[in-house]
Amino acid sequence: MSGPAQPADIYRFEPTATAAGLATKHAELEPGRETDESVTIAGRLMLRRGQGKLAFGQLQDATGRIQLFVPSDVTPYFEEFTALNLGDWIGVTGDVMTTRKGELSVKVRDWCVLAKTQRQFPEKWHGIADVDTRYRQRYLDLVVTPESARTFRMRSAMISLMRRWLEDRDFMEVETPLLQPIPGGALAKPFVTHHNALDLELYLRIAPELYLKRLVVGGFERVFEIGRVFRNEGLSPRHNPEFTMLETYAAYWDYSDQMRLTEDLTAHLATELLGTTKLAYNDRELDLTPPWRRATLTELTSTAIGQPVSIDMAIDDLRALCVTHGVDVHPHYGPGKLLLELYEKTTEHTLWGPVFVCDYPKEVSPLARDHRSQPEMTERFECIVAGRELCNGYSELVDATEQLARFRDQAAKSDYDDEAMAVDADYVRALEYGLAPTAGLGIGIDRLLMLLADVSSIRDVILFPTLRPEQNA
RNA sequence: GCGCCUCUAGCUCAACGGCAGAGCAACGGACUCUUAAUCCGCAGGUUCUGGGUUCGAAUCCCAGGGGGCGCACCA
Repeated sequence: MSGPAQPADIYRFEPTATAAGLATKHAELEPGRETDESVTIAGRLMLRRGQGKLAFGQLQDATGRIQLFVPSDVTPYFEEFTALNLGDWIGVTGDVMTTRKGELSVKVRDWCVLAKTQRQFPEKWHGIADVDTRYRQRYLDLVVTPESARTFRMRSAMISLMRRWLEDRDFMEVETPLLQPIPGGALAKPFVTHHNALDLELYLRIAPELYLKRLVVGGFERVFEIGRVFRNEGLSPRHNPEFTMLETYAAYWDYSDQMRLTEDLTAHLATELLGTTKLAYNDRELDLTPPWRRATLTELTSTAIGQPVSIDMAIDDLRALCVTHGVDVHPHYGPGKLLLELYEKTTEHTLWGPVFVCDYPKEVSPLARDHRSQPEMTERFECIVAGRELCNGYSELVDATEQLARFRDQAAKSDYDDEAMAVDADYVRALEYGLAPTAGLGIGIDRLLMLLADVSSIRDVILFPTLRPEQNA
């Protein structure tokens, strides 16, 4: 039998070089030079140009592309080589050289077929324009859309950098339950599931918060978790039902310390990944250089609507203001909820940021500690960047009695608010054993990456976003 | 869940009430320095699905499906 080695016979292959590695090593090689450096390289054939008794190819591996130089008097099975389909995986061995025009190439002395594609590849120049195809067939998107592959490599690098940065500051990575009997730590609708052996309703976590603070009670003074959370809510360019959060908790800290952590960590990531903290997002300048602006929710809202508001103004006046600005007011809204709604309706989307919006009403912050000087408010912040929430943090509520009261307050709302929290008695018990002053932070990893990678849909930073199943796949 | 837009060859796109087409890919051929190579040839279709209007529908209308964006919910 004659021909190159075929996939059926190849179980293992050992490349000795990569496209990017060769490009770096031979950046100085002048046009028309041949070396005696023999390399073995593997990847997908993405372009092929026949030239009679000479052929050229572009091989794409995990690091980039390199040209293959294929003369019929050097390369065995020349006919078979020119019959390859775009998208086939091949392995080649040959000498590093440059063409007369100076293109770095590998002159193929031997080659084999590692995998044949049975489907035609998308158009080599335009790639895939249909985003539905890109999301459903991400494997194909990654091959033919360089920006997409770049974004997901950046995601991996970003998470790795985060881990290292936190570990360098004595934060310890932990894992807490995804299946929770009482979904807590955020105001959101959970996914429900069932455990057969225990005959128990369980919920996919909406946040790891309450478990992480239990660990601080346990003496793990600085912890973090990077993991998936699930919220049973609508999809949008900024929402996917499962997304990734970083949460950190540090004993002895207050919310100012967490704000500093947020800006320092983000600036570090931007510097490492992009080489700068001054980026462009959606064609608009975005300067992440610390320190970031700090302003209170109350003053930002007052500025936005052009008149002073506060949580202690007469509730009827606050209600009237909300109605004026188009907020859908419910009768059970207290002043805190009204103020928050007014802020979200009129102010949040106008903040390009980055800005730390500080001091949220107690009514809407059931896990945050009372503000040290402002009654009815808590020491809580959200960071707004490009008009949307990037993170949420606070000085943690450490008083068990107060926490139980806040939980009961929440539970009382469950009749009309399906996002209200349930009472978590064990969490209260944990607090009864004593929680040192502590501050916590949650950052949406996907949204952070959207900023750094300059993409406007969350589906561009999640490898396999949630989609309706195909009907006739 | 509601509103607007969209769906044509493997891919990227034309045709916009009058014979469904091009480029790339695929297939056959020419070419020993190409760069999205070029040239010649050939093949490729349930125009998302189902109804309707019309002499005639990819095109107009209705219903359904997929997707995008906006609103609402939220991070």
